[in-house]
Amino acid sequence: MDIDTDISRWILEFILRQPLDDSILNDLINILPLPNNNSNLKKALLLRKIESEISNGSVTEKILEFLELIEELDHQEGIETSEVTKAAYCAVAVECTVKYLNSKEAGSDKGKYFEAVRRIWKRRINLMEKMENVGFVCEELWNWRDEIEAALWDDRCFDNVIRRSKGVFVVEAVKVFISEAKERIGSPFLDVVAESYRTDDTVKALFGGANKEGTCRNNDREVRKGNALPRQKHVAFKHTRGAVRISDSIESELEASGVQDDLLSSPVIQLAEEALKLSSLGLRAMVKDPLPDAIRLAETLSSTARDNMDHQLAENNSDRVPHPVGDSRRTVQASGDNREAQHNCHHTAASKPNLVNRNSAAHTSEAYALKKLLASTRAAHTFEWDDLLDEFNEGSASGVNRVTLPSPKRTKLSPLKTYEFKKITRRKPTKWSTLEEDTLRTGVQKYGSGNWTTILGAYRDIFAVRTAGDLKDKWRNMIS
DNA sequence: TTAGGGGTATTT
DNA sequence: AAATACCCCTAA
Repeated sequence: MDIDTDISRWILEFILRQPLDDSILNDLINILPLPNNNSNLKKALLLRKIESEISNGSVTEKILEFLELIEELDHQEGIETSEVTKAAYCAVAVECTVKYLNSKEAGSDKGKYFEAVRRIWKRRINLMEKMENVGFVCEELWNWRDEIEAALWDDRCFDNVIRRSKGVFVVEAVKVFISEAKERIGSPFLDVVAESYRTDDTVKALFGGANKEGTCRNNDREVRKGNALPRQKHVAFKHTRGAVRISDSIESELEASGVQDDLLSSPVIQLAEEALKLSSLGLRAMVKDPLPDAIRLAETLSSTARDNMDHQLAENNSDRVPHPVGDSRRTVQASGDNREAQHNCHHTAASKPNLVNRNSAAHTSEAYALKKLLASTRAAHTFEWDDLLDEFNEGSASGVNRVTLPSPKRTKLSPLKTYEFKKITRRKPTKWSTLEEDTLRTGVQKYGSGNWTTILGAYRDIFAVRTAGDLKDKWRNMIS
């Protein structure tokens, strides 16, 4: 089964909004080819997953990750993180931590609480803080973090956290976020088309009129269905993939049918052709041609890279550089090069793309920087879909009856590209605090130099952002 | 996992 | 320019 990715996208857009069972949805997602260049579709999928998570009235830590992914996509498109989004993220983070306090009476689960604080606030959120200007950063979040961490040893703060958390309506917050996000994504293509068909009298008259005047002998219902806009779009796209402009493709299809006129010249064909031509105009009005956008984006991308270079030469630039994933994906596709991007995702167990790749490093040439941006774009990009789907699959119980189709061959990424990707994900240097240094000293004293993993484990909360290698390197510095 | 070599950005 | 700090890679 070879479904055009555009068609697939419309189907996905549609089914993601249906109240389908997760396992059914899952099967469909596994069957349909995924267009890897559609940010809104990814968001829709993420939203659907969040909805599914909260469907039983509680929240999970997965939602944090989904929110981060959505925020990342938004950010790439220059959409600022809304207050509603921040509030939802904060509420979920709080709830996921505090639920261990509420679960049973009076501190019976303090161990789990401690774990959660470490996992969510000391790692996830601290890491987020390190990445420059992640959209969730806000006063409220920091206030909560302070209180939640203080609650670990201070009973008064402990009570305070419990009291305050009662005022957090997490599911509501998430629901508000979802509806806002859906609003932002806008209607699915099919809805737009259907709506326009329903409300635009001219469009309707065209199709309806054509049918009635025509010598069609099929029953009316059948014909009207056949003439509906989406079907025509399908025709228009059937043989055109990649960078072909929508309007061009429609025209060429029409031309192609025109050429065959003598071969297939019946009144029905002529009528259909007429309708197609007219609907082409309607579609042009409705659907934005992606090519001008792609060109513009390609330009901004290279100028971004240039500006970035200049900035970094001029000053220690710590601004969040617009990550081009969302943008350059179109560039990538426009050059007909998206298959590789779609399939090279098994290369590194590197940290999650949503929180990495936000740092830029100064380099020696603009071309090099641009190349790296693109390389990271692909890598991060492919990660996302796989990430999303893996999560979805593992989250649903449909593993058994899942329809398995031969998966497309994955193209190996060249070592050169892997290298580029690895380089760009370099962590942002974080200065060692005196507490960390002191802890390292005690650790070495206690466990001996060389037992870095042991030391790291013993003071995991203090070395929250360090690796065993960092400890080793730091010790090397300290004793030199 | 660790040690050691190496790279890059920042500080002196 | 040299020294330092931090991070990354890889052989063993």
